Amino acid sequence: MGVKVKVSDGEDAGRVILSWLKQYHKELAKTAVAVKVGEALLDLTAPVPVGQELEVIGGDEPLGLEIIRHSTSHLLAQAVLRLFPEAKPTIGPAIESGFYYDFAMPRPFTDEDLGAIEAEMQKLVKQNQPISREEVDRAACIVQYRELGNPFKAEILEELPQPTVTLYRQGEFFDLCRGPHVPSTGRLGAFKLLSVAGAYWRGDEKRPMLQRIYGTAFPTKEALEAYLTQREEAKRRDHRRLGRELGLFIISPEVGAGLPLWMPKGAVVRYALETFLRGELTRRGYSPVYTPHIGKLDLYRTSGHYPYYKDDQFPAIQFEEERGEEGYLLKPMNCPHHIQIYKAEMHSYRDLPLRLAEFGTVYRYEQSGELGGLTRVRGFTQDDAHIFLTPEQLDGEFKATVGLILYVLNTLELSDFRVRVSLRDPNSDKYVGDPANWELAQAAILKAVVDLDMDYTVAEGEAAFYGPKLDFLVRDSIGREWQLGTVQVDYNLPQRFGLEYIGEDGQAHRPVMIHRAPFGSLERFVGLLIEHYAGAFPVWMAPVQVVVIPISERHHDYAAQVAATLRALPARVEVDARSESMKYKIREAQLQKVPYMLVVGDKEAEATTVGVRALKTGDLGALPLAEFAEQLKGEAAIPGG
RNA sequence: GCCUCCAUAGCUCAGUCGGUAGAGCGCGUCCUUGGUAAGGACGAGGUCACCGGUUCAAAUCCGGUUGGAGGCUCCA
Repeated sequence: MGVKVKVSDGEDAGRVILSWLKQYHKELAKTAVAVKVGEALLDLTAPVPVGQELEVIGGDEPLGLEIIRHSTSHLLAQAVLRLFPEAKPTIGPAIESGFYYDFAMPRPFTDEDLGAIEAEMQKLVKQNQPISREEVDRAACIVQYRELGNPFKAEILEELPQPTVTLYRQGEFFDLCRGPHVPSTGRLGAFKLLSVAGAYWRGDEKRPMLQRIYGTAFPTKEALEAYLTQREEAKRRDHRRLGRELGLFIISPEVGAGLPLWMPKGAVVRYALETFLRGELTRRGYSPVYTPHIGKLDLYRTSGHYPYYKDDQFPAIQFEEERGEEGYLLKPMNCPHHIQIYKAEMHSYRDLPLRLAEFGTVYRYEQSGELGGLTRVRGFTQDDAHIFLTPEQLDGEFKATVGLILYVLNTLELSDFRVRVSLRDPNSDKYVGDPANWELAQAAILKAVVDLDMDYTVAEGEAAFYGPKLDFLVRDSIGREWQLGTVQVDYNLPQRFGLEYIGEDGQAHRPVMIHRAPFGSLERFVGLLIEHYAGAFPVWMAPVQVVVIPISERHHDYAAQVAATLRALPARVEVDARSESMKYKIREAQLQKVPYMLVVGDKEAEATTVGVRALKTGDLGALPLAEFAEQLKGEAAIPGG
């Protein structure tokens, strides 16, 4: 919230806000970037609204920061046009971490260009050019942009409803913009251009590719520096880096892009998560099943996966000629297999809900440019389940499923997530099924989030092709958002596969399905957990829970004895018996994020104690071995187990 | 898939103007046997991602392939 000041009646009429501020609120004038009057945002170059209350927006608050960034994107465009007169500016908004500007260019920008552009921007800052706003006729503006050979701006203008639009002008540069902007280029300066990228006009890969320049800006140099430093630090907890350093997983080009291999230590983390979830599923009445990795093409024609995913899956396995058989498909989803299990038996309403769960591995051929680390892969394992239920049970079961996901996220201390209700885009034809069923399913989800009092956003067009869903999204270390858990309501697949149950009335009825995955994919989930914990997993998930460090060779026997005692708990224990100094071994264990280091020397061997050093708190002194074992047993236990 | 950048030892990276390779870590051997974040010495290890081209000569220049990083509406 900005500071509120009142403009007195009378003599101030006709002045500009900035000069008024300079006279009456000198300090505010220095940091102000715009003002708010009621709901309207005004430039500092606008006339003083006499008799009204002004809220002065500073560069240090979110709205002001956005304005600074937006103005910096204009500055970028001005500099680019000076250096590259052939560039056609298109759009240049402020974004969460800075800003970008897209240009149509005969040739792409290179990293070298960025330096020159940045220097030009600084020059413009020094010149302190005033930024002014003017209203122009929309139709005339369209003509003007067409004459300049810029169809992009013209296209934007054509879609605007109002008869007049606003232009912002600084020196020779002008840009169609709703504003507001800082009053002059001298107010900018703490910025940095970060990268160039191709970007399709309006995100549509069928339209021309533009050249995008990303940058960021802050009100002060200090804030900019702090941001850049923090960005570097975040990179250090990148799961791809930690995955290698901690020996958790690799992606081998020999095996294939997007096909991760779990190394022994990474497998321990995954195994612990699976064990945790299996316990929870048993408690909640799920039935484990196993199904194969492939299925007949026809199965996926019936489900609709095959046509829907045609470009996003590995090619079908075809050998009609040799064997006279129809093709098979690597499964992109587990539901058709689980549906066959349901269909294998006649079900009474008394059997429902039937909850079939499987850690099911699926394969999707993601575009090569989308792949990255564990967060976007081509083969991954879902902690999947399909719940078959009567329509009356939907409400309660949906909420129970959301409850499971919240429990899982809470146990793993993941609190920084957001919830999205993903609905169908009514104008798209990529969805299957009867609109009436969609309405039912969407209503069920919206009722649940309201009943559960959850904060959520609605995203039209994000639904699965067979039904709407509730998604849980988290951010990675560089701020990208990823979908983890999901709960989906589906009236369509039961229909496509002709599923039935016998109701109380003795008649056949159609069940509803819930698809759900609390982790989503084990690969992505572990990837984000690595970043969440910066590699320092809680004891129950840690690949190595304890390293025993004998001080010298004569303590090796006692170290082995300590290890054997702890392994019997059970616990994952290693003895570092290398001929290295104790300091060296401690350093290594710290870097490997091992929760406990047990230093054992003469004193410990004598008294059957261990010198405990904890990863986060350092040296804790000696503890009787039995006592440490008892404590470790508690911390190593699978939650809920 | 498309745009930019990148690929040198297991890992992180030097390598000038084209003249067939270097460091640190890690690994092996030996010395050292230590009290809470790197003890020392020696040694092994590279078809400079792959394929082709230019050149007397290519890690270096050019083209292609594979793989990696960032990005591809957070709307004027």
